[in-house]
Amino acid sequence: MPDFSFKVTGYDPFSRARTGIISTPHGKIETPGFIPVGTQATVKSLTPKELKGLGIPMFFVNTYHIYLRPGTDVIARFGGLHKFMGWDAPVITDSGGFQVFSLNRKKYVNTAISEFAVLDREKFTRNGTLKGRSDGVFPDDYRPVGELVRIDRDGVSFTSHWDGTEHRFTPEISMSVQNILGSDIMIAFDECAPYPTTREYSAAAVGRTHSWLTRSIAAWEKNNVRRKNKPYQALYGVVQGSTFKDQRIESAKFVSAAHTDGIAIGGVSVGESKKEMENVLSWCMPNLPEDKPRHLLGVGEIDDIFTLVRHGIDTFDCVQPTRLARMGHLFVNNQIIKSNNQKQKWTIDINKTEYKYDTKPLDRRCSCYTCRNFSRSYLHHLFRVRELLAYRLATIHNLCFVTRLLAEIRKAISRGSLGQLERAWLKSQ
RNA sequence: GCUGGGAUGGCGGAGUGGACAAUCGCAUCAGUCUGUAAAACUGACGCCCGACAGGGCUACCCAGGUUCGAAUCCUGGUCCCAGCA
Repeated sequence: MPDFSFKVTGYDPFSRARTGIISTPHGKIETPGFIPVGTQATVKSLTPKELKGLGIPMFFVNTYHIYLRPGTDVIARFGGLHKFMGWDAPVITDSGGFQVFSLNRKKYVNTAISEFAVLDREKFTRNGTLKGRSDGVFPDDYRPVGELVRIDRDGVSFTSHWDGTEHRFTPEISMSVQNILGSDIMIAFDECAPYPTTREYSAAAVGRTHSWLTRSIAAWEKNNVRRKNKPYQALYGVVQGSTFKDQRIESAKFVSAAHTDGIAIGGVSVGESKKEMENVLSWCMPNLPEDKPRHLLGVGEIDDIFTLVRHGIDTFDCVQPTRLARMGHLFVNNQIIKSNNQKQKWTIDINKTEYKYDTKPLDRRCSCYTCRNFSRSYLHHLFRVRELLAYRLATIHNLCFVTRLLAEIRKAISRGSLGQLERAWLKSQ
């Protein structure tokens, strides 16, 4: 049975970029490849058939979310996510490690009113964060509550964001849940530290991540023995270390030495600058083995894509294309728009009134279903009235856009013209 | 025609003597979004000056009036709605 393999098929002569093919029991992934996120066992708004039509090779499902809803007992009845979702191509599952970060944001409540009071609207955003206080300072009457995450040496306790029930994740639990999910690629349970953080905290998080990797591997090996006739599940270890060079290098070496099928880099795109993120890559990548695939967790803005490919990343996942699509921010080729802060953008906001009478397609050069059949005016209308089709057409377009960019990148690497392609796309200033 | 109710910012709709340039929702405008607590969130939203603090002007149907002070009370109009003729 074809287990899991990775073959490098070409190198860019001017950078660390490379092309390759990842083989899994459910199919192959050409690299560098973009992996869209389908947190709740669906890439929001699209069918598996549509995803395949867009050339999506694999998508990313979140173990934490599926564990909570619908629950592993449901997935077990289907023998795994593939059958449950009606998707027969590869699936990668996250470990729940990112929720250690994302669910850990502080919320506040006025204790003078009530322990669990509805948040004071004057002082709080609807998300429960304090208005105008990104520094975390809050008045005496207020104390942080609803921290949904408590981390200890052994694992992490979560309060469900759905119903407030308590749950515990450890490396063993994460592995066993992912085992039931039956993903082709699993991610070892890790801790994604917040940014900014102290050198000391980050070191502790790296320590936990490493010890959890060792435990993840042990659990994984046991599970693989038990699985017998079931498809092989690959495991990726996660490199952490925030923006500290020595910690990143140490972590890269540790994870590289571990017995895994691939390596993921985590703890980036959590608030640090793009320059810092590139630094992290430059510290990690030279310390990773050539023969294992490398995944970058949670990165994928257009300019980032070139950065990560140049540094030798093979796959990466990101919510950006699908989330922006649902917000009406649609990728447009060769149209460079600068926002107020002079940051380069590749999207137009179809909600803007300027598109009301725009009978042109979104992107004349795009051959996706959306661009072939609909005008900007129609898309503008669908978004303004919040019709469901808006999200579908937008997601189709944005995913098509990114997928096509990656195809161009693979071609450019094999031709040795990646640098030119990047310059053409990032003709900034 | 009589009786009762009502007219508030682009719209809906609070407020019923000072904390009101006026809660809130919608709409509008601007911004944010990177392993998705996200079909989300944040901010602005009468006019003018100001980077901010703040200041000035005009405002709650119209016209008078009471009051230190009126969107709020009184008088007279105009218009709208409901019931009865």
